[in-house]
Amino acid sequence: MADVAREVGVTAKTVSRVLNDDGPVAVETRERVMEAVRKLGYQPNLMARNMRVGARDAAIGLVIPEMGNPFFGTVAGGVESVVRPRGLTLIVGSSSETAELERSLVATFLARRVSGLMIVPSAAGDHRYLRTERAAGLPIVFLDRPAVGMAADHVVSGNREGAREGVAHLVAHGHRRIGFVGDLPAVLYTRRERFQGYRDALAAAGLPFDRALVESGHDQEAASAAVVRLLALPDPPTALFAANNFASMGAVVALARARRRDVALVGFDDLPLAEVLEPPLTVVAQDPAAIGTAAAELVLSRLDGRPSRAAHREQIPTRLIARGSGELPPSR
Amino acid sequence: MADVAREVGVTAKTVSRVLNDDGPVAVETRERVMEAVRKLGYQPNLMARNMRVGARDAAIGLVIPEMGNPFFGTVAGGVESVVRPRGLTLIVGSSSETAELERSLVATFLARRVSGLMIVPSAAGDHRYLRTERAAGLPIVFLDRPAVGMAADHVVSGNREGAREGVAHLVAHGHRRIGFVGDLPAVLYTRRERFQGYRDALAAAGLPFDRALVESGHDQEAASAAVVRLLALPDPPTALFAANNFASMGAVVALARARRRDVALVGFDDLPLAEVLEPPLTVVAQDPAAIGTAAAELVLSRLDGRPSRAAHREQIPTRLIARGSGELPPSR
DNA sequence: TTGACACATGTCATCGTTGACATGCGCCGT
DNA sequence: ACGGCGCATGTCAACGATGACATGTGTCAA
Repeated sequence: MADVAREVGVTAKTVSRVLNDDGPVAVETRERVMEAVRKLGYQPNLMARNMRVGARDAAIGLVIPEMGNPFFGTVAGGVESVVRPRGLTLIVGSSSETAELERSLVATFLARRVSGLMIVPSAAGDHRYLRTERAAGLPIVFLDRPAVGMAADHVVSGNREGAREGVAHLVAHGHRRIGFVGDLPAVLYTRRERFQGYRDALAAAGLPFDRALVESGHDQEAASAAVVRLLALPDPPTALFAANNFASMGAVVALARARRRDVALVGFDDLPLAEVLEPPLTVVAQDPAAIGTAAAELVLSRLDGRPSRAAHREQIPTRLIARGSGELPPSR
Repeated sequence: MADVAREVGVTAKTVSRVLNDDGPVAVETRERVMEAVRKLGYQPNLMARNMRVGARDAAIGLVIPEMGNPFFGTVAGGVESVVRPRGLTLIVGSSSETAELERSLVATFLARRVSGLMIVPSAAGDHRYLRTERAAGLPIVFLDRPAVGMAADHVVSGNREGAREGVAHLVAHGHRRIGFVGDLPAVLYTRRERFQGYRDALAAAGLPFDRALVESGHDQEAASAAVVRLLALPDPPTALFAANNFASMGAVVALARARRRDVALVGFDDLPLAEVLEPPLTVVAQDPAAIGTAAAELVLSRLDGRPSRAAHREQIPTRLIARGSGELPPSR
């Protein structure tokens, strides 16, 4: 900036005035400044500016478990579509689903003085350490899963309701033994909720819950293996509910390999080529982009000063898409 | 920081020394400072620090066309896996494949004084405006496609070679009329290269090039429609080469809807459920994570001062994965 | 003619942090 | 006993920008 000022023969302050449309500047001076700016390729230093005006960094920190997973990618896209038009930059990091990485990412973001924090919390974490920041007015919103140990804004899918609807759909088509394939049980919020929805649907239909019909696996291969185990049971399920996209893919693969076209399947979360599978896959679709946009809007509204002590919870509804695999009748 | 200093009864400088392990500090003082830091929940202000030390922001700016596309999501994941261990933060923005957004994103990143710039360039852009920055020593690497109007480092897939291999595979299985379904022709680098590879393979086999067998569409639906047009030709192709993931999905869907299991298909870029499609999809797989990591490592090596005037080009090889759809014999 | 006022620009201090250099004190060797 | 050295800490300025306030000039009404 000093260079530009020297070039034009004015003070840095005047250049600043021109660039910020702040205070009166002679038309001719303005033009000469603009020209010098172009000539020297000057770009104001955002870091310095932010520091001076005491503002937080015009950025939003987003923590997701993995970038490669299209679900979270789409969530991130939703976030970006909302924050960018507001002039905010998106800073992203992936936690690999570990509490340590998540925490270190958050620390980095806080040190950068981001204007808002959006977190897809890792299973094992505890977010009490963020209380101070939240109390200090920093907008913090959790996505896909609520915070642990702290009441905070969060945006989640209608996991329990969606799972209930999906399983009820299978029940409505005559199934009485329905297998559940989900992520590892432990602590994952979405898995818990969807499992509850599964039990809700069974209970509503007066069907018994059979622990033997519940299998787990974290990735696609593990889910496949889980399905193989279920099908090998003495009294195997006639239908399966896959509680997430990897479980769905694993189930689809396992059934295809076993050439079992008679087992009904409903997956949680939609897949790209669902309609051309054999049979076409029935799913309970989430709306990841909507989760992102809703969460981002929540952050913005907090930024615009709607502090509100109370934690706001937003639930994005799911949508059952019947395509064939969920409408198969029981094979026995 | 001043607060911490006051709490302990020392100067800010001493606190700074403790936190940066810089210069000698009495053990006792160090401990008292650390305790005050904990007590007050103090976090050093990175913006101020960076400004003072005149360093660039410890961040890498990444521009991708869309976050929702798993290809670019995986690329971003690859980038992050390399830059994070180096203490660099990843700043991401999506250009929606438009030159304007791309440029405005780059401007934002430059104003933030990022340490490096990684760009998946939009089709219509011209990157001459980045010459100054590059000359000034800012590491700039282009991913998936080279820069336009400027020689710069870039990491791309072996598009032409991969496409040639894929099409040659179809030729080897007896096909003589092979349709090409790609993105809109215009200017997109990857489309051009893959198209060249297609022509290379035809030429190598002594097959004629027939313009009627080339169709385009930007998204999945358009690609589907393109395939429908190809199949409706008086002398239709017996095999198809789909030049990107959307084209592949569109082709798969179109063939499935038309119940045409006799048309051979090779897609460029792998798809999640490729193996369970009917028939299983043969693809020329790219390695998006490798593109990301290679590009990130290039940036880091430039950061470590391997300036080198010359632009470095890195090509990530593709891999043909035969699964069935590409090995179908011609139906006539 | 004078003073009030609008306008164009300048001066200075400051944001939070850290480099460069200064200070004060105790200890050691000669 | 004294110079010199090392340690612990302090002082000051500066990074690049802008807010608060000051200055200087021209215009116009009284």
